[in-house]
Amino acid sequence: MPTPESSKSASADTRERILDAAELLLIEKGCGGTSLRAIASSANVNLAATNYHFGGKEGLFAAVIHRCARPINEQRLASLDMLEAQQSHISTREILKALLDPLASNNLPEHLPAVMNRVTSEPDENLRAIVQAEFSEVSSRFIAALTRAIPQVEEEEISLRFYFVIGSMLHLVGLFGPLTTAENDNTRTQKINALVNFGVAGLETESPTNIHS
Amino acid sequence: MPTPESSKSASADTRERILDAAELLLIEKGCGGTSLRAIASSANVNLAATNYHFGGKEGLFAAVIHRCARPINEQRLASLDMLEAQQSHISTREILKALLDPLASNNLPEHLPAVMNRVTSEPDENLRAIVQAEFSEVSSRFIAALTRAIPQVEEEEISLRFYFVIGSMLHLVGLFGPLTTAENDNTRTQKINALVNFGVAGLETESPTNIHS
DNA sequence: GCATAATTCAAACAAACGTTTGATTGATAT
DNA sequence: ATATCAATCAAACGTTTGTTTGAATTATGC
Repeated sequence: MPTPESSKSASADTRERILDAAELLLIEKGCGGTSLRAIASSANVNLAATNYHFGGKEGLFAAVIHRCARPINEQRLASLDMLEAQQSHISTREILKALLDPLASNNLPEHLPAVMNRVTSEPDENLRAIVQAEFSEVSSRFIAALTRAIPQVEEEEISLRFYFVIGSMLHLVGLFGPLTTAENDNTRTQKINALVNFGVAGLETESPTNIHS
Repeated sequence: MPTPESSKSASADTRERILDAAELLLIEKGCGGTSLRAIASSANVNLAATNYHFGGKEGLFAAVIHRCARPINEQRLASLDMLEAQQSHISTREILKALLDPLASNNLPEHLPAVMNRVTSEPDENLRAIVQAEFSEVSSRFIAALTRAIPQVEEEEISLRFYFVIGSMLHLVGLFGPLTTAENDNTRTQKINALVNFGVAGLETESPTNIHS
């Protein structure tokens, strides 16, 4: 029973052709709405190849998620590392830019935002667990940084507001089309900037202790 | 071919039993992940009843969406109507409370937030069109009110920030469990309040025209 | 009570699904 | 060249899917 899980040289492009096709179909039709037959047909590979290379449908989508989520989260953590190494106090804006600017970067897998948007709202618990695990380090690191940057707001409130920023981010990237053209690269950057502004203000606000009426 | 679409008296509770079961299963498993057999079995009705009463799977979920979305959107619009009738200038906070407070209300369908959360992230285009149509009046009315309340920010920017608030809202209600207990009613209210504070600050902030570095 | 329509029911339909099998081809190393 | 392993392939497996059918049951109007 040769289940490679990590092939070296021979026809490793079959794996990637499957991943590419699965990624596109995942964006359009969702995970449950995409059949292995549609993937195999779109990738011009045999139906059994998906099971051979990834062990099953779930393993395939897990691989898609990993391939998409890892580079952007590494870039986020690298940006935060750099900020924390260079300066003692980091602004809320700098932190949010480290979190969100990679979404407008063009040296990342291009459909990454759309994949994240789909996968974070999947009913399947296993897939949700995968994406949550993939995102947990980013989450805790950035919440810690924000807690230091905004000492006037308690940590629990910061966590909740960070959750709001993530929600806005996911909803925004759902607005991005699956294709990346040169012209809407500008509007992507503008929208990411708008989200940074929005998030900075929302994160830094002091909760009104007493509200009239 | 008697397809009622609007039954009067006789066993109208079959329709609602189907809707209740479909609603719960939709929350747990999503739309594509829920079979008509599971719904019929959970509702203790015959399999063919779902097709008889709703004409098909899509009609059934459309009915679920309508039943959930209409009351909360009517309450939102009613609150906004009342505000606009009573005072000439309405604050951002009042508008956001009209939009978001119904989510913590307990005289509304209890799984409403969870249903909205699932349905807004469905890949199926027809279902997305339904929920978008159901939400379009709320969207335009509230954006208009916010544009009046925050004249220092241009309308296009307001629309985008409103979109962020909706994203935060959807992500937040995904955090709410499907069950409504008395104890977490309080935390729901607190979280909705936190979202209102977050949204007010984010909406009202003035975009920095020049950012250092 | 009787005719008529509305509703429920068991059963079956074809289609699509994920997965498995066993043979076949390709490459690799001895 | 030959043995060995990796990879691809056509074909079939058994389930599950949404939908349809036609008879049986229930309610409704007169």
